[in-house]
Amino acid sequence: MSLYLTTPIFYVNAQPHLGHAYSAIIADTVCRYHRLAGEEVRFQTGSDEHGEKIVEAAEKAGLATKEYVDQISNLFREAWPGLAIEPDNFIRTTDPNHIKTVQDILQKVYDQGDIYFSEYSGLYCKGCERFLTEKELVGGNCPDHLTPPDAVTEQNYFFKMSKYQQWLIDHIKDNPEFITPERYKNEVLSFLSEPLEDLCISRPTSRLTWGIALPFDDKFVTYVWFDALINYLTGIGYPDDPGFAQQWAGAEHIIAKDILKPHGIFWPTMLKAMGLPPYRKLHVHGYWNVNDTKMSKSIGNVVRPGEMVEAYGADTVRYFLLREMSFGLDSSFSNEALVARQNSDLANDLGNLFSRSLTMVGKFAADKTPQPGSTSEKDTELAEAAIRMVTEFQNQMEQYNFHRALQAVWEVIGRANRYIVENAPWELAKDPANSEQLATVLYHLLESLRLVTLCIQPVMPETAKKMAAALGTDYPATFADHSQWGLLKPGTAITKPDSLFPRLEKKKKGEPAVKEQKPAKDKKNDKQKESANENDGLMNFADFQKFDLRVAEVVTAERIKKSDRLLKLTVMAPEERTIVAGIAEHYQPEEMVGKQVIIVANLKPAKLMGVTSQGMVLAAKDGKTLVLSALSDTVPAGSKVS
RNA sequence: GGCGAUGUAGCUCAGCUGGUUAGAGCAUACGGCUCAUAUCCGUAGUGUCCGGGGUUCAAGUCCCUGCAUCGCCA
Repeated sequence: MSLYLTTPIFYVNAQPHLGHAYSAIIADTVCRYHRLAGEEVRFQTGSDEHGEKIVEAAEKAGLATKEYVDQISNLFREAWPGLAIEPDNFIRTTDPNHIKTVQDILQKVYDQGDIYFSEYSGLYCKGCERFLTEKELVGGNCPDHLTPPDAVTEQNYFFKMSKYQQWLIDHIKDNPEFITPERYKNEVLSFLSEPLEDLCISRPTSRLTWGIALPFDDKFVTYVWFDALINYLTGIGYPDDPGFAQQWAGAEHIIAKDILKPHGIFWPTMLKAMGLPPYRKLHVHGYWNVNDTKMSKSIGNVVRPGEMVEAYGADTVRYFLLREMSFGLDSSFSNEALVARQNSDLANDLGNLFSRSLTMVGKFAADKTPQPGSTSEKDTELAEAAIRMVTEFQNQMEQYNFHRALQAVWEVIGRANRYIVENAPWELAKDPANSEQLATVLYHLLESLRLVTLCIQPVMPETAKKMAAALGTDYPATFADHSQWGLLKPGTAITKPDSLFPRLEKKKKGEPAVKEQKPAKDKKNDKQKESANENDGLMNFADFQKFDLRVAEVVTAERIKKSDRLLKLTVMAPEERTIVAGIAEHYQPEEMVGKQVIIVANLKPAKLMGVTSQGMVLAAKDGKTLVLSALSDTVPAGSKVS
């Protein structure tokens, strides 16, 4: 079995971001995994460089189009090594051989009658680079770009996509794993349940010249998707390379959900028309949000791969992205979440386990892999768990369940930590009579770590390298050669390296490692992180801004049982909140309803008498008198107070 | 509007074809150890399994319905 795995070729109208990096990291990890499994693997990525939007972006940047695409393409190419992403080929759609292949294919499909010339009139949106239907419009505008489309009548070339619709439906149904995860297969099938329109595959040169000329009509260039998808073929030498057919048989694509339609529908029908078999599988992943907000340039919260690498290093980023997202679903990125993973999973669990194990080998076994003796039940348990881990890891990786695969590894890491406490090697070391048992325990730890190294290798290649070197064993090359128990040779020198992963301090004064530019509306929260360092009793304005004071309207109020001081209030501010207020001695529940009060809305929720309070009501107190804050007039619930 | 998905502990999620007291990690509290990166181990929890009906001896798990969120399509 061989695998030919691709990322999308990235559109060079913008710089690389987290989403691109995720696609590429998955592809790289899967490739490394399959190499470990002993398969032949080819990994391709690249850049997509034609189309109207590129021309616009170049103009905006004040560069010649070619110059512009060269630059951005390079940004992509250069982003990957830092993340330990090592493609075998980086293809560009402006490569001469790609252009030639696209033209050959067009000619062939044209000659066989699957491309025809026709007139089309419709509403064209430049931003979308496509025609919109009447129903799509919102108030006469494109729903995405909010600009009115142009009424255009054009003659164009069309690809007879509809001709292959039924074939595609059958193929998807006959091959349940063709598009995964299932939700995306269903999406494609649901789209195919309606009649397909033929695909317009040309753009008149009067409008666009930055594209591949149609070989049979030089007044047109090729529509960017028809051009771009073919990269998957040109990248492995279609049509002349003798190895092509064999490589293509193992073709699998990784994409993000936004380009499902071109890959799930255009591409298989195109391949069919060319007389080629469809790709083997399409793996569709979700989006990374940033702090639960959609990542977008206009919001300004785009996460750049380069910054992440600089802040955390390739292995941590790779681990985080694979561990945190379940493949196919959306997930949220935040520096807090990443630091939490780094500290708990990488530093405390794996890093510390590795460190304490090697230190003990140093202290109690003179830095050499000890010779194990007879084993107890506990020893066998650990060994069996480690062996099982390797199988489980493989099962989950095969299904693109990266987070579960890693979970399986961390289960063994946890078990090993427990094993240490249960056996207390430092106690065994006190009595020479226990030396055999001590050696056995240490050996079992080292072996477990070796198997952990094997599994994490595809995900964290740099860490695996360090660990293998420290254990005095080979960098794992295949599962077949490394997944048995007991491969470490007694007597081998062990060399403890520096910490694998440092603990990261969240509350350090320095800037957060990767700057998160939050949407403007969230600025207030952002500033919470700045600490009021100098304590001169005065706060600056920025500190004051941390308070989210709002007007809240009380909707319901009731006494909290067993407390004579607390009232449980439901307020609108403007969303519904529960607030527990210590005012029961001064106000009756009935008289609270309908009152407007001022609350602190961003107080950490706290449980009072079993009720979670999401805020605090402001009141003035003088001795035994307590008076609620109030406004001199009525305002809408939720109004800001400042 | 049509189709589909999702809604489980403070947070992120597991819970396959219905079957014993609903789980894991993180966070929290308390206790223990000292080999270790102030790490690790143990203990303690809290859940109207979105709401409402129904099928069943038995439902988080099946059916109907409502609500919320999201996706695709129109």
